[in-house]
Amino acid sequence: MEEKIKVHLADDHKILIEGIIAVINTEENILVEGYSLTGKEVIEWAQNSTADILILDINMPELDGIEVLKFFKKKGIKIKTIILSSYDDVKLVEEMLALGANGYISKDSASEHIIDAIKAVHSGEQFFSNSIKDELLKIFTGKKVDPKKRPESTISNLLTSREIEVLKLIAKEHSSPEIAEILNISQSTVDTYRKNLLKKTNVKNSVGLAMYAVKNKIV
Amino acid sequence: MEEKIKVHLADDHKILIEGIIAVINTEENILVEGYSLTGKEVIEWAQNSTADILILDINMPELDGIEVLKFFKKKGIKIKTIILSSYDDVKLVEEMLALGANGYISKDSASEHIIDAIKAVHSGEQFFSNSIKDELLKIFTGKKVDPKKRPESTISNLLTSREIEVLKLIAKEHSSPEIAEILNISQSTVDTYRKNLLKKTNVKNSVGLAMYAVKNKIV
DNA sequence: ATTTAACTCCCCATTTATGGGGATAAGAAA
DNA sequence: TTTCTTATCCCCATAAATGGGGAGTTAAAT
Repeated sequence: MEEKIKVHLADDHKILIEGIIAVINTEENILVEGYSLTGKEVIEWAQNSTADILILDINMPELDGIEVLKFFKKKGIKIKTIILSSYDDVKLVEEMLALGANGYISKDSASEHIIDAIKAVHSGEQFFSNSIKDELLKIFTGKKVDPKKRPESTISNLLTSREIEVLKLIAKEHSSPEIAEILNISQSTVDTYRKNLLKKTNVKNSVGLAMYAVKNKIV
Repeated sequence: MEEKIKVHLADDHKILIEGIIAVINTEENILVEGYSLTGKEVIEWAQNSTADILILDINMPELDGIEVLKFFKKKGIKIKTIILSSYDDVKLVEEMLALGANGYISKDSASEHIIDAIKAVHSGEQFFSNSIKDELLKIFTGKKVDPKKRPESTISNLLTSREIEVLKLIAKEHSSPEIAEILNISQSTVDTYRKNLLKKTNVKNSVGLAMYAVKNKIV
């Protein structure tokens, strides 16, 4: 009998976590080794992990999945990661892959797909939800593009990652002093980001920034 | 041996559905009779249902939980309903209760709370997440209210028509001086409306007001 | 007839946000 | 190597928003 695949879960909704555990427990060869409810917990856990696979929600308060992946990349931590997302956003998929994610499944998909994804990623493959594949198809059939050189003006192209972080916090009703504290930078810096955001997005004020964030599904 | 409690689930995330099913299946006396992935499906299902309890997500695309409850109320459909929500919003709870919901649990809570909630609601009680209770406590200790005559809090009930006008303009990125000119009133008056809006909607700042306007489809 | 709600306006003070300028260090790109 | 981007910080000043208080008029409701 071979070793079980050890999986770690990260999502801020405990119900979802326990649900996934229940689903995975129906599978002989997979074991949920533990879970994290915040991005910070994931990072702490990752320092000393022996798990094979991390299933990571992108929407978590404060430190979200993107930040977690960035941290992994920066620190050279190599954990096979499957992204668990609420919506099918191709741009997000691209960003995740660039950050080293190995799979991307939508919360809309059936739960057995999680099992499939875990097995696929564990054996070295990549895995994507059908819904994501459809989205990709739409794009690559609609406009035949050369995937090699596709610059375009996506949000993540217009705004830097730090700017997006600040934007998220603005949209969550945080003031500049608060944002400075959360991100551990000075207020001046936050103000600079606000200025840049206003210029780049071409809106009038913080409300405009929040609306921009909503439109572009940043929040 | 008594009858099992029949439960129907409604959430647009299939993984969460299957997770909850897995959790509920550990309980002898409760049976998941079926599930719906959209608001429309819930309404169709409700016309001809024999289930005891509906667990309803508020965040669903197109027809959300609120609309579903409104439909029930209008048509006189009586199904014991437990709201499943991503965040703890007291105003939302009030609205839900006014619309006839019997319980409100947060997705952050542990999964066994679902079982508790189902049992409580089935036996005629109401059920709330601890996190929600805390939120409620905060408010009801601040202002002592008579629960008997607490009129339902819909937006058009909570906010006056003038306040809604101002709110719309705020959400359209207008500043107070601009709003004053548009509405032909003094800036002081606009400021007063801002204060009242902040109090009534219980948000922190203009961004919060804009988000509130989005959520309540005022813009 | 009296209370209540809505709309209007003002004073005060403090905190935030906006808008202009400039600056430095690290790292990537050319 | 030099240039450009990103992220970080600072100065200055003004405009806007927030938070507390009070107060008048009108119209509807009790």
